[in-house]
Amino acid sequence: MSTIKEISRKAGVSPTTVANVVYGRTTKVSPAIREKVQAILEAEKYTPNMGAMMLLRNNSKIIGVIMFTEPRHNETVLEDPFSSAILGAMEREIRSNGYYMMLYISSDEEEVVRLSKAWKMDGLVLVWVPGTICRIINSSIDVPLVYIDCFFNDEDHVYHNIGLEDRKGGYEVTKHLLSMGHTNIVFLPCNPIFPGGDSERFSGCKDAFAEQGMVLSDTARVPLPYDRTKREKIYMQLAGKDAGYTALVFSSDYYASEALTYLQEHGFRIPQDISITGFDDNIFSRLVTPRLTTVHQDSSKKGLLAIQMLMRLIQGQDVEPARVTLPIYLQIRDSVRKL
Amino acid sequence: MSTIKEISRKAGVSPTTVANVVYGRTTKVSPAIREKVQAILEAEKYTPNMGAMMLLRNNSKIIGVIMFTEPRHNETVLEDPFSSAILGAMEREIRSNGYYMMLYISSDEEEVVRLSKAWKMDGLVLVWVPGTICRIINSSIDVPLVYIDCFFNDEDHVYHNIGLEDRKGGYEVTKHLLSMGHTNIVFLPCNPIFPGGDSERFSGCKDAFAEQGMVLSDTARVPLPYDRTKREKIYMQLAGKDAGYTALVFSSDYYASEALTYLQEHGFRIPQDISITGFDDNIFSRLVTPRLTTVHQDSSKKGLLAIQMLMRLIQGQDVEPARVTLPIYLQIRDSVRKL
DNA sequence: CTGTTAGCGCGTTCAA
DNA sequence: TTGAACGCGCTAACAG
Repeated sequence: MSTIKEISRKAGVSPTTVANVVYGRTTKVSPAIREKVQAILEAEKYTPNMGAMMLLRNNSKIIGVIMFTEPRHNETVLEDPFSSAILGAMEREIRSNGYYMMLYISSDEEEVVRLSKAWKMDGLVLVWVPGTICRIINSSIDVPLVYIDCFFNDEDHVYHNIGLEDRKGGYEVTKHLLSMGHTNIVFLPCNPIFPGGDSERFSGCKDAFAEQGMVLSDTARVPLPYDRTKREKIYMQLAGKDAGYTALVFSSDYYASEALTYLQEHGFRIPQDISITGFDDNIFSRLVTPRLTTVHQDSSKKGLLAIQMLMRLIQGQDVEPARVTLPIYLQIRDSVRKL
Repeated sequence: MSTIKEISRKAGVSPTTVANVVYGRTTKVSPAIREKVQAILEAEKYTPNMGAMMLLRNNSKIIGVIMFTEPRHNETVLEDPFSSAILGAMEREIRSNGYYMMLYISSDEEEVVRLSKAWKMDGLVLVWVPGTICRIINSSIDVPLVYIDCFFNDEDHVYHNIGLEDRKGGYEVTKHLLSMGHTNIVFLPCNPIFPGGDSERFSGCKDAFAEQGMVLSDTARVPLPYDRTKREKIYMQLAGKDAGYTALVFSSDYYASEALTYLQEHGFRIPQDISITGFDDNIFSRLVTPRLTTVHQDSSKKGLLAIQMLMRLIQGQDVEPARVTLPIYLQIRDSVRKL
């Protein structure tokens, strides 16, 4: 409510003097006046008008956080602890750096560009953006951008990304399955929310087969639909004897847990009848019985690193390397049976 | 980047004319010029500068979403699907109304007031704010406020709140436990994140006892600490024979699932050795084995209704009633044993 | 040490 | 139908 002008009137000094006090330019204001203005400032709870700041400085201290998702999927995307952990970590780090967080969940790149300009954003974090759209965004927005879990199909730009050893994740879990005697496995990605990462993970699965002189066919990749009842049909089908698979390899603990519970309710014993593996190592993997063998990743660290990298970029510091790949490790629990 | 002034220069017309085109005042601009300006507008991807708008209109179309939480708890608050469901629903509804969402997770009311003023917010949604702080916030902020799951200890203001039949929830679950023969129960709230609601729920538990001419003592209320290992000690202690309890009544599925899994890993059979109930009926309750008997609530609806109510308030419409109480129902599953 | 002023982008009012 | 001028809150450059 109270503006610099009002404060200056109440204190009987000029706006500049008030601004000097606010900005801590103690050398330019006599101590007596400083005290007096300070008191009024606090009494009136003076707060700068960010609109005026935006106009003046042509920036806003706003960090845009964009979750790129299919429109229909909006409701559930945040329910995966993976997203929430990233989000929580980012909010905290943004705030502690004195910035503000604007959250936008969508898959409309035009809108993202518009948003960043309208609000004079200082930087953006983009999660799960398809490669073709990364290119568009990178050439339309001229403030620092950091991506999380994105894959780029051009080298026209320097992309800053916080990623994961996805391929290694697929490799490790498959290698483990092979060592337990599973040669008939099927990979179930959460298509199409995370296309790049899922492809990498599947490539990792193939690597493990190749290492043993075997081949994992492309037919062993069954994307899961958004509709829950359709997914459940797929679980039943793939777990059934006719399909001939001995292990279901999921790309998230969320769906792995869902499948595990659903199959148990429909007469399957895990892992005796069918083995299941997850990906993420979040709370779901520890809650189900048997606990999931899964691939560990630290998702809140992704959010933290993304903001830290963004802050460095905003301050004009060099960031090396531009692409960070966080490590994974295999977390063996009880959902895989030795054949 | 491009301003009205630039566009007007490129089109060879005045800024006013461009503004008229943008604002759709077709009567004031000749069709030929309208076409021409429109084309340039689109080519340049003109976007209004929100800073200038804020200065001009003294508002910003920003809705502040404040999650009131203990500082240390920040990392985990979003991991409970309850928070994420609310958040996701709000983001979607805010956006579809043409507003912007600023997310702030903290428990510093001064900062909230400052934030709302600095950004000329059009309204705020506040989640889990203690009653004493609601009073401070309501008298310091003069834009519409909608609370979620808050309890107020004064009637100086009209508070708008989206709440839940918390007391009924406690009552229903306890009545069920009593009907199953459980008279030695203990209530475990997630102190202190949600003080008001947990008290209500505990009162509901007492109601059910009173109805049977019995008394539930205040000692049967054990708040859970934030530290996980400390919680686990409490689980073991309360589930042990010495404590004499036959059922653990949790105030969230999150902790109920944690306890259920932990106790199972340490030799307890659920529900044979000890019964467990949850609250929320979210995905956790369906994932654990046995599945949790719990109290159902629709948390994404809370977010949706909060924003819808806020929008009505912003548009100056009357909102009746000011406090909405969403219904609960008992969801009986397999975590309670008949004694 | 303190006061005055220009200008950031926008929409509106008034004059041409 | 169009243009010029104003003011929203703020800061920095300049004047006193």
